This record gives sequence, structure tokens and C-alpha cells, in this order.
Amino acid sequence: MICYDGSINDVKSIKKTTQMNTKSQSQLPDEANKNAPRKAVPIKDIYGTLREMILDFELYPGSRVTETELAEMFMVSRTPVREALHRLENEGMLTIRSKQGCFIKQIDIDELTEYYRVRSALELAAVEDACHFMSRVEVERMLKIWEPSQQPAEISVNEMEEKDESFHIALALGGGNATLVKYLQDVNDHIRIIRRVDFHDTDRIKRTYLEHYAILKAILEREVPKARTLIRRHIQRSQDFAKTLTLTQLARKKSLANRFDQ
Amino acid sequence: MICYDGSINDVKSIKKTTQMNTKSQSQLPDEANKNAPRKAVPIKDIYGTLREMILDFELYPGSRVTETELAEMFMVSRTPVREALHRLENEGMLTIRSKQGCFIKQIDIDELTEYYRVRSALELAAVEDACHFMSRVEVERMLKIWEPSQQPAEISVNEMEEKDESFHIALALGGGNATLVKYLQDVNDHIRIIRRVDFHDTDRIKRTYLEHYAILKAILEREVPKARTLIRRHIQRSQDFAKTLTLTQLARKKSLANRFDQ
DNA sequence: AACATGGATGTTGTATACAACAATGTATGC
DNA sequence: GCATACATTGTTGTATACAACATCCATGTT
Repeated sequence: MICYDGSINDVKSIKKTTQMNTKSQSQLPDEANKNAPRKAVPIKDIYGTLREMILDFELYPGSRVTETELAEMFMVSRTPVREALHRLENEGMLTIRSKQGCFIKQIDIDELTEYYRVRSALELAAVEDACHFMSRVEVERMLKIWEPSQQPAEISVNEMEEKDESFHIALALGGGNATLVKYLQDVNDHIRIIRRVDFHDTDRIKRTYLEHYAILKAILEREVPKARTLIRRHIQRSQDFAKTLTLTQLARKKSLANRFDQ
Repeated sequence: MICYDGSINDVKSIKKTTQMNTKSQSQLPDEANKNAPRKAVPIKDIYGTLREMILDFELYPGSRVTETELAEMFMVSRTPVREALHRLENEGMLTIRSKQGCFIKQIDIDELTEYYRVRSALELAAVEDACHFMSRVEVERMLKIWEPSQQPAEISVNEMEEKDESFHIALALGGGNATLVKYLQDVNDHIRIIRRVDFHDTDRIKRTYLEHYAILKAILEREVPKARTLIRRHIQRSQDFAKTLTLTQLARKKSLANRFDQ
């Protein structure tokens, strides 16, 4: 359940992150061009920025935001903000309560586990299709990328997360089912928070390379059961890791990740 | 999010499709009634109504609609219509092209096949979870419902489709994964068009009862591999049927279904 | 005749004013 | 002191006006 009073108190902290955001976003000279009719932030970016802010814990789970507040922050009217918020609500990132406000959804570890289950189901199908339809050339191209010796000495959490995700998407694409890819990406959008922290450990990165390589090998040999088993375990590993995390741990790790990136 | 609208024709055809649309509206008595001023509709229903209209081919694939047009039709302002349209776009029911209009998405049989693949992947996971976690009582309750002898002599396409869908959703719910259910419902929303025509044939209805019963039996016995095989075939059957359909056949069958309902 | 150009038209994108209403604070009666 | 009615505030929901822009068509130019 949502704690009402506590969430309202958080609103003030939003203002702080607001400033940070606008600075990094558009790098506007702060008060200088107040009179000039500056170009507003495009709608697509409002949605994306809000989403990033939620994923980065800049908008803390449980806290409340209002359309007006965000509109002022982005220096646009309420309308484009509304659209972004509705879209985010549709994706389950927040809840809009009529005449009350928008509440950032709490991160629920159990729910994340459920997402991992869905991901597993989709990826099992994807890898199976990949075994059947992915071209040998394409598999070999990926093999080169994920050869364990190719692992770079240094890689940021963000880069690694992106690379990992693109691996799984590439597999699904290899199966030739664009719809499957779409759903997989949707699932990824929801578990990205936790996937990221998975790559803090160099050991885990190493294992990721090994496992990806093994999966690709199995696909190359068209060994469906083996590929399925490998990817199931591969995902299970992340899922187990997710279970051990608490929300506060997640937030702490995440803020560390942010510090690393900059 | 991937949104490919390869189905949309050249921009030049906008005028044509527009004319076609208005012409067909004046030709068909049904459509003419739709033009008559409707009662003012609440926002939530605008989305639902539009969705139904698309699914029922009242808004024909490829045709264009404008916000103003729909706003007049529902007797509301453009704002709530906009929200409904954006939501529908997000769900892939139509494509909004800036400063041009909204284009109802063409039904793509290949894409439907892709959705069936996703559905299969999700339901395989669902039935597996159901084997593990669904209570004996619940399974027995469903067994009673789907006992082949319980098949009613007369059942409308709509009722049967609803009943069928609730079976599959109940299975997923039995597995205890609400997220999985959510995704499954999303997939269902996209293939409902074709699932409906599946129940025109009494033979198919009979087979549905038999197959559902067999699946439930397997779950009761906690026989995971068997349950998986059964549901895979069950879905495969629908998928095969989908492949044999063309868009025009679909439209014809669908309009027949509508006539039956009224 | 072919092509370029500039308005005319229609569409979505955005801003803003107002309405409806939920939550809260406050005053009042007892 | 407590409960209740009522006003206040703040929020989203909706309507509407205007802006930006893509397309089309007529006109003029070469």
C-alpha cells in the first residue's frame, strides 16, 4: 500500500533532482534566456527522461509527482507531460489517481521475479527459433564478439548492460519473430534496473561471456535442447541474484552505478 | 518499442483512403448509424469503443481517422480522443503520423502467426507453473466446467471465445504469476480477431472441450511434459488455422459473426 | 509542356482556461 | 473534547484556441 504522508514529503527532494536533470539534459544557461521563447523539450524526450529518472531512482518509488510540477520542470505545458505520464502508467511505471496525482510505483522484488519468469519463457522460444532460423554467418559474427578472450579489461556497467541486452535481442531477432522481440524488449524495460547491478562484479561479466559463448555454440550446432538448457540456466542465475536483493540494497547499488558512469 | 507500419501505403493514397472511408460510410447502413450523434461517452469507454470498432472491422484496416472526426462522433473534445488514440497506438492497433492522421493498422497474417508463437511460449510457461502451484481444488473445479458432457448444445461465438480465453487465463493465474497473465492478455488482445472465427465450427468447439479437459487432467496429475505437449498442440492447431486465412476471408467471417450476435 | 513556387487546406502538437472533484484544514455546535 | 459541516486548496479531466507543419493545388515561369 502507498504511504500517503511520507510520499508528499518526498516531493521537495524532487525539486533537487529536477535541477540536476535539466542541467544534464539541455545544459541551458540557467536564468539568462528566461525571456527568449526557447525551444521546448520534445515530447519523446519527456517520456524518455521521466522513464530514466524513475529507473535511476531520481523519482523515488512511492513519491508523488504532479503534471504541473513536471510541466514547469520541462518548461512545457501540461499536455505533453500528460501524454508521457499516461504512457508510463500504461507501462506500469506509475499510477495515476484521479484528482490526486501520479505515484511512482514501488519496486517489488517478487514482481521482478515474475518478470524474469516471463523473460525466461520468451527467451526459450527465441533461442529455439534461433536454432532453426538464424543464419550460420550471423551466429559466427556473434561468436566473435562474445569470445571470452575478447572481453575488454575495462567496461562500464552501462556499456556491459547494453551489450548484454543486445545479445539477447539479437538472438530473438535471429529467430525472425519481430513480435517476440517486441515483448522481450518490453520485459527488459521492466527488469533493466536489476540487470544493471548484475554487472558490477567482474566475475559476473566473465561468466556472462562464457555463457553467451556456450549458447551461441549450441545454436551453431543447432542443438535445441542444449541451447534451451543453457539459456534457462543463464537467466536463472540472474533471477536468483534478483531474489537476494532488497529494495534498499538496490537503491544503494544503483546510486553507485550512477556515480561510476559520470 | 518497435512499431513497423510497412502496411501503410504511400502518402498519396491518403486522399483515396479518406474518400473510400467516407463513401463506405454512406453506403453501409450500419456505418451511417455510427455517424449519428452518439451519447456523450466517458473517456474510458472511448478507448474501449474504438478498440472494439477496430476489432470488429467497423474501422477498416488501412483507413484513416482524425481526432476531430472521432471527437464529433463521440461528442467530446479532442483531448480524450487523443488519449485513447495514443493508447491504441501504443498497443499497435493504429499508427499516428504527425500532422497527417491516424491509420488503422492492417491485419497481417504473418504477424498474427508471430503472436501465436509468443502466446505458445507464454502458455507453456503458464501450464508448467500451473502443474507446480495450482491447487487441486481449483483444477477440479475447472475440470467440471470443461467436462465434454457439459458442452452446451448452443453457444454463441462470443460466449465461446470468452469462455476459451478465460480457461487459458485461469491456467496462468493458477501458476500464480500475475505478470505472465498480463502479458498473455496483451497477446490475446491482438489475436482475438482470429480466435473468434475459430469457434464458428461446432466441431472445433467439441475439440476445444476435449483438449482443455485433457490438459486439466495432465495438470491434476502434475505431469509437466504431458501438459506442455498437450497445450503446445492445442495452440498449434489454432495457429495452423490462422495461417490458412486471408484478410478478406477474415473480414467476411467476422461480419457474419457480428450479424449472429445481434 | 514541364517544372518550380507559393498559398490553401487540413492535420496533429501544444498551451491554456475552466470544470469536477478528492483531500484536507477549519470553524462551529454541542 | 469531539464530531460534523463547510470552505479551501490542489489535482486531474476536459474543452478550446492557436501553432507548426505536411500535403495538395493552382498559378506562374521557363
